[in-house]
Amino acid sequence: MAKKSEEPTVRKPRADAERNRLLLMETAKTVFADKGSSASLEEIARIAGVGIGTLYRHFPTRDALVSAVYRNETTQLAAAAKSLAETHPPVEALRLWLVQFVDYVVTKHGMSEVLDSLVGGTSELYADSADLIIGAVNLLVDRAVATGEIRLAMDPLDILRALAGGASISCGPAWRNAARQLIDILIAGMRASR
Amino acid sequence: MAKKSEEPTVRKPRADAERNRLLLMETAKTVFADKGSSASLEEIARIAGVGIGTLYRHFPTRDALVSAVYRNETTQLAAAAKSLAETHPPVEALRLWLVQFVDYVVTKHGMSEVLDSLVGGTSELYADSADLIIGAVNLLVDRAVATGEIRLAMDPLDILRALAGGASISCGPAWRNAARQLIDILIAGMRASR
DNA sequence: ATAAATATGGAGGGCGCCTCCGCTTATCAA
DNA sequence: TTGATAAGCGGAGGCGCCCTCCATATTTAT
Repeated sequence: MAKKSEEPTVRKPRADAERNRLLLMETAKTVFADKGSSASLEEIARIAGVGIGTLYRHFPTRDALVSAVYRNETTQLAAAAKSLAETHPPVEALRLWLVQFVDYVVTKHGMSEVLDSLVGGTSELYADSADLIIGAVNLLVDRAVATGEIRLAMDPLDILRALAGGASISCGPAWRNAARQLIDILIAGMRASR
Repeated sequence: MAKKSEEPTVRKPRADAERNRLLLMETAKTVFADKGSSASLEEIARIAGVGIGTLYRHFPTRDALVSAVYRNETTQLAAAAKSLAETHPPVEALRLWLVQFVDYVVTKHGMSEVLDSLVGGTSELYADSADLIIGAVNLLVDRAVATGEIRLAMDPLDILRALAGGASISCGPAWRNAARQLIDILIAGMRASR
């Protein structure tokens, strides 16, 4: 589809553009942390000191901005899965990662919407972030299933949906604890043989 | 607080007002079903054929309208808990009710936001609806715990949060199935002794 | 029939979304 | 260095939604 074999007129990308892009992401990050990811885009542009048009040029949709802002977190989460898998027994690794997943969602306060879309999977923008998360959870679940310690007859993603969804309702640290309990019950339920 | 002993000037409530109230609720119900409970209030007023001012007179906040629209459903859900408790063994009754809970949330498509606020408990508007749901789930859980068949170290409401939250992310019939599996795992997890 | 209470509707001010396009600026080639 | 030109900038403008306010219309009670 993409005709890469076009004339490779390689003009160096403009420095000011890249500067603004970073500035906007940084500003958005703090504003989202304050007011959730439904904060006004015009306000973000205002605070960043750029025109609204510039914001839209760099991030054509709200999702594009949100996903860019939280890509770091997603990446870290995926990395954590790998490292936990290497240092803990399968089921424990899974449990710890789920806890960490919830912690991210709760503390980032605004990340839940990301995960909503991410895990809801409507937007193309989240495709790569989604892949990271999906890969992470699958890695851990597969490993635990392989040992025969647990069995799971559903898409692991749906467990994340429940965990993230709970956070988006009961936003705040309260969900942290509730989710931990929930995770324990889920693990126990997956352990139980029929 | 309420000084009921005021002059009981009992003027019959105006008929047109009550008519409009009902009309608005009915209209809102269908619009919410289509577009979720974040649909435009002006559109609802427009479709109902009344002025926007009239809508706001009857329902000062969006929540007031939403909660009025879904009060029926809430009531039915609470009634179902009672009847299931009378006709099924404790754990099975709980399971069936959770399934029904999810079905409501999914099919009403827009009810999830109600439950968000309801179970999130920020708004006073939802107080009585919330009480109904809380009462229902507590009834069923307490019964099952009393027989010693399950144990539960968390607020049952948090289970509903997870179930409803999942629906608000993965809105659609897909969640129906996922939630069923989730419920089975949860029940199994609650059954497992330590 | 008339007064008093009640309800109506929509204009208006505010805000956020997003597009469009004339102007500015950075890059590159000569 | 100096144009030429692609790339980027910004904000005005159109639209829709939120919510308030109040002059007008309708209903009830006397």
